[in-house]
Amino acid sequence: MDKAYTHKNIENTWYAEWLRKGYFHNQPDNRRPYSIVIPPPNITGSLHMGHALNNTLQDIMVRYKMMEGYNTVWIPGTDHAGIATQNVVEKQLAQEGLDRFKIGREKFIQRVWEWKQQSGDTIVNQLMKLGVACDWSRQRFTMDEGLSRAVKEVFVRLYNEGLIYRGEYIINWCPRCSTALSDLEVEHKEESGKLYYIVYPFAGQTGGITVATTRPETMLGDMAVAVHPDDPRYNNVIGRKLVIPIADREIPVIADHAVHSDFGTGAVKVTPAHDFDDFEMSKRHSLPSLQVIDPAGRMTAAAGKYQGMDRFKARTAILEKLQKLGVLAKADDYALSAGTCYRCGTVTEPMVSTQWFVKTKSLAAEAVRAVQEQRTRIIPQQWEKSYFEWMENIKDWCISRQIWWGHRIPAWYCDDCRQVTVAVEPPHACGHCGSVAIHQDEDVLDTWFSSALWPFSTLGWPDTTPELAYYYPTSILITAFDILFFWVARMMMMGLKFMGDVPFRDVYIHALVRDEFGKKMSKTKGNVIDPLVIIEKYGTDAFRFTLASMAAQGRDIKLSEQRITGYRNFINKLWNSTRFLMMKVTESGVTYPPRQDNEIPIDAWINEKLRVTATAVRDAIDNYRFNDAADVLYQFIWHEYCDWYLEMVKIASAASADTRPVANMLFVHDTIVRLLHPFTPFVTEEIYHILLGIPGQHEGQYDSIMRTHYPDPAHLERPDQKAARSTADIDTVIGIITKIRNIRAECNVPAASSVDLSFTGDSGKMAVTDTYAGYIAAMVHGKILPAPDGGQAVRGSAADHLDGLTIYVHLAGVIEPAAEIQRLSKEMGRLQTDLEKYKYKLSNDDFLKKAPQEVIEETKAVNEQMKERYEQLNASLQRMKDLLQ
RNA sequence: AGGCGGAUAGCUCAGCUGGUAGAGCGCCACUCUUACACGGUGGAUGUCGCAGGUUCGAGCCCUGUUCCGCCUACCA
Repeated sequence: MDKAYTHKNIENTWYAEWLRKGYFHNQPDNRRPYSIVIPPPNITGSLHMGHALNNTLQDIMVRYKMMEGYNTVWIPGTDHAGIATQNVVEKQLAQEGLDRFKIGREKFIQRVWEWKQQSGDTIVNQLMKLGVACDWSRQRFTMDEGLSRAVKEVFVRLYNEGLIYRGEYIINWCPRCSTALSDLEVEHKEESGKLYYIVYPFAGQTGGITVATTRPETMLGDMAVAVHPDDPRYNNVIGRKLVIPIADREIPVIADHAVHSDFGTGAVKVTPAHDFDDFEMSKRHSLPSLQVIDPAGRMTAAAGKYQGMDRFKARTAILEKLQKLGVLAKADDYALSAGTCYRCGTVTEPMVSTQWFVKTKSLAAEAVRAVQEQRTRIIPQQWEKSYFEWMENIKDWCISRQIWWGHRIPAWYCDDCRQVTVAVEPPHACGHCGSVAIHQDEDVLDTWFSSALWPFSTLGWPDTTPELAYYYPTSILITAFDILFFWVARMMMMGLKFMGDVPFRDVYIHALVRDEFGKKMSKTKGNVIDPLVIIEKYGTDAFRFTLASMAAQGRDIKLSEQRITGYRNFINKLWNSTRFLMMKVTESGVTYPPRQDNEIPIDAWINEKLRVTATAVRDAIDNYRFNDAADVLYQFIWHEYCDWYLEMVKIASAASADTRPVANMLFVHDTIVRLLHPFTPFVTEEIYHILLGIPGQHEGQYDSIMRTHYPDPAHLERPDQKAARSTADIDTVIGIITKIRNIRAECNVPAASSVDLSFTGDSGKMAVTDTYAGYIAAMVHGKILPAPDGGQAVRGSAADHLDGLTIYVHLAGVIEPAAEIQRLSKEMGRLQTDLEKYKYKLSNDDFLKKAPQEVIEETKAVNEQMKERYEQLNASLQRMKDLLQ
């Protein structure tokens, strides 16, 4: 074994081996199922920290459940990311001087598939570096045949039920991607703009109304000016006509309750074609709408002389004109939130157009009920509120996209009767009039439409497969909150609708990974930490353990490399403890199976700590408290197993030929490695195989650690009375050793020099110092002398106290007493402040009257202990002072 | 505007149902003791954002308040 753990070769080798052996593959059988579908990363992506965390947590769950005996399946895959992918390929075309219209739809789709073959699996390969136990034989892609069939099937069924409809409404439009977007695909960004006050004169009369707007360029499409019906300023002008200053067109003044009298001038221009509120208002007042901005973001013919001008340039031009006309009253600085395309960042344009929508109300109601009834649990629960809020205010979902890459809408229009035919299989003729002059809708569906089916489409739906029957509903969905609405909510709606049951029992929402300063990682900021670089440098296991240890519920993760280094060291510690173990095993000839044995006190002690740890780890994982699980393991392995147990085994095995401690150490080590496996799969597999080199009967002769059982505290030996006594004794010994080391260090005793020790105290404690004299002497570099006569304090010694025991460290001649005086004074000072708190508490009548009896008893007991200790320290202090005389 | 979360040791964070404030990293001192210097031993450090309140007792419960982050929203 190498002196330091090196991850490099080990990781790739084992992952290949796992794949070769098919360990990640399962099929329905009579075991309990545990299933997860991966949140499909999109094919244009590459692995980032979010993926790393997300998949690490899923992998921990899958490996844990696998070792618990569940039939686990983790279905991986990718989504086709319609807009993003189309953008990538369009950029490629542009470099060749082409565009998609030049090569046509068919060729274009072909190009996208070609690109997908080359680059689409990048992220899949990167995921493998994380060690994920995905069943790659079940890998799916949202555009593959089966999933496409599911999409069509769902579309047709929803259409037939009237839950999908087509209509002319105002939607969000991205002029750059030239497609409609759903509400969710628009990100609102704070932008500093201006609020312009423009005077609209009355037609044929003097005077006018001043309106406030942030978008003067839309005024060419104004159809009215609205005021609040109860606004006294405008009472008498309702119904009168105004003239749009630069358009020479008359529009009415209307009254509508949606107008906020206290904003701007209390009068608002109404542009139905380019504003959501105005669109709604126009419906209420039967106003027509006039489109003045085209799909490319340029002014239309309706904009008169501004035709063809970019919408933002038109704004400037129109403002100049208004100024000249003297109707621009003023312009205030104003912070507005501009909608931008989540894929390309372009400011979106509200547009009236004909699109397909999903009627969401009834679907959402079901999805809400499922969570209310806890058929699906959202963890941490605080996210329920966001979920409910969004679901209860949900609007119809615009699902058509004016792009080519995606699932083409299965709707055909008849050139003769104008009716639409919706069908899974392409029809030969119009379903209404039988005409063969039909053509398919040009648009494709929102990518999230297919993602929403993921939990059942990946299991074979619409066919009734054994997988679907066995693995659905899936056990848990693990994801970040940023796609709670995009994805989780929609999967809930679709799962309930088409499977009649929730898509998952639990939803675990984890944190976002930020940089060490808490900023969101982004390429433009340059603060991105690349997971692959980290893996290369520190190893997957250290990286995964770091992520797990930082994955506290409800908090973002600020990742720093320092933290990763710390856990890299931890992996190395584990590695070296294995080296030590193997040395001892070879030396002693201990063989498998490892024997848990409580006969020897140090063994009883570590076994008990192990039992507590295993219990805590399981409990933590069961409750998705990954950081707790990681911390408990870290603490146990480093600070109990390595710091104390291994050190004591050294002493025990040096003193006697008894091999039982080594056998027990093997047992503990074997258990630790399995406890750790879900977190750090590679190093634990490697160690498992090293342990396989020890002769004897191994558990089932398995060839992978993931085929062994996860340690179950119920199967670990519970301490009997004797073992419990041993455990307590070792705790005492550790206390004694710590006190002595403290004195040594504080009094500057050179590490190389041995000190003389002696003890006085009650018979129980004296027996402990006697029994464990070997451990104490060795671990403090000291020599134990017989107890001083008559329990007299030893002259020239530093002393400390532990329960009924006084510990003397003979320092006469070794150091000067001043240091010891300082140490004692410091300790006494600390005690003093605590004692005062207790004194106050115990002199408080209310406390004595109202606090529970056991709390009072405990307080009194602790107070007594502290007082006694204080007295003892004081006595030691006096002795030291005498020494100075 | 509404909602959610955060504010605890120099840094990053734990602290479940209220009962003497914890970890990791960093820092200081000593130490290359035969698994590990990616190591060992010891140590220092907190008016638990602020102000009130409830309580015998509050980091934890209640009210208010200040910053910070995020989400949702049709005040043009």
